[in-house]
Amino acid sequence: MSIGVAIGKVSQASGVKVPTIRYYEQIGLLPVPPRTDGGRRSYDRKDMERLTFIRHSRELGFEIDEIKTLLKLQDQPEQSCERADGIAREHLVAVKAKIASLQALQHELERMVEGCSHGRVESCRVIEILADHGQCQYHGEAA
Amino acid sequence: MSIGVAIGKVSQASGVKVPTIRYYEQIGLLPVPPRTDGGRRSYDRKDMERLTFIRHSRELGFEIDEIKTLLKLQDQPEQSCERADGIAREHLVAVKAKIASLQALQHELERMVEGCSHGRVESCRVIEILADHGQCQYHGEAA
DNA sequence: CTTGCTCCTCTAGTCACTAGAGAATGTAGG
DNA sequence: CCTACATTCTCTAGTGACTAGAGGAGCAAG
Repeated sequence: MSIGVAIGKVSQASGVKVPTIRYYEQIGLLPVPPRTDGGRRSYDRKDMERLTFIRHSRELGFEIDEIKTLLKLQDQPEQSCERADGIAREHLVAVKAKIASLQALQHELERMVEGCSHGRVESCRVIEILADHGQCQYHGEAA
Repeated sequence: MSIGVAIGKVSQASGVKVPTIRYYEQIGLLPVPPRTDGGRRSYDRKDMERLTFIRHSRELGFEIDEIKTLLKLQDQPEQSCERADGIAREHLVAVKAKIASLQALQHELERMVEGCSHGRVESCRVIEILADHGQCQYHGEAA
């Protein structure tokens, strides 16, 4: 039985800011926690994991709605294998697409940085490529 | 002396939507253009180039403030391009980290989907993978 | 001269936060 | 036990980078 953890501690541990945690509660991404006698939110280890997961997923470019689905997938692994499979498959497709897009972006950025001879803006490859769309190989969308 | 181009044409040519062009003018990213007798914005070739530059930079994940810096650099070709190079380099680092993390997620999703197809209701480790700091290489902020 | 397109300004909405005000609660020192 | 200070509470409003819609005016073709 763990004693409840205050929002500040959870914030520090998860890397999610305090107001953001309250915001997540508000939009239903995080379960409503019990309160202390004084009316303060009291979290447990599971909430902490959930928050770290959320933060990480956000950093990877997932939208809140996608994270909700992903969390549901975690919450009911025994329910319907088919359904879980479908959700996982969908996300797999999205993740693969995201990786492909980011790799294209990576190559383009590498091309820019490598081509830059560190001289003057006049002959800077970075500026040049940005200005001329024809020189660019990147046409996807980034997360 | 070129005859002014209407906002719709510039939009089509640059791939930036009409309201977005007006928005860019509002925030000072695009110079205020002259108007026709009827009060319509009239652009020239330079504006078009600038817009293409902006769109391209946005697609590559640069923020408006960064684009402002890049545009200022472009306007002074004599200067060193160190700053432009730095901005691009920073992005490259962030993008690489993101790809690594997404690949970890991809493997985990693949593992889940495979487990399902074999009839096993495997416990989902998506959260474990994404929530555990130790397993993750990505600690930067999203582009 | 009317039809229909483009353009104008303006306000408000989106997403995912972030900042600040003003009040209450919790805690460590004296 | 009292004070000082940190933390938390709720609430409203602001941010970035757009996007959508209302209501009206300009313009080119038939």
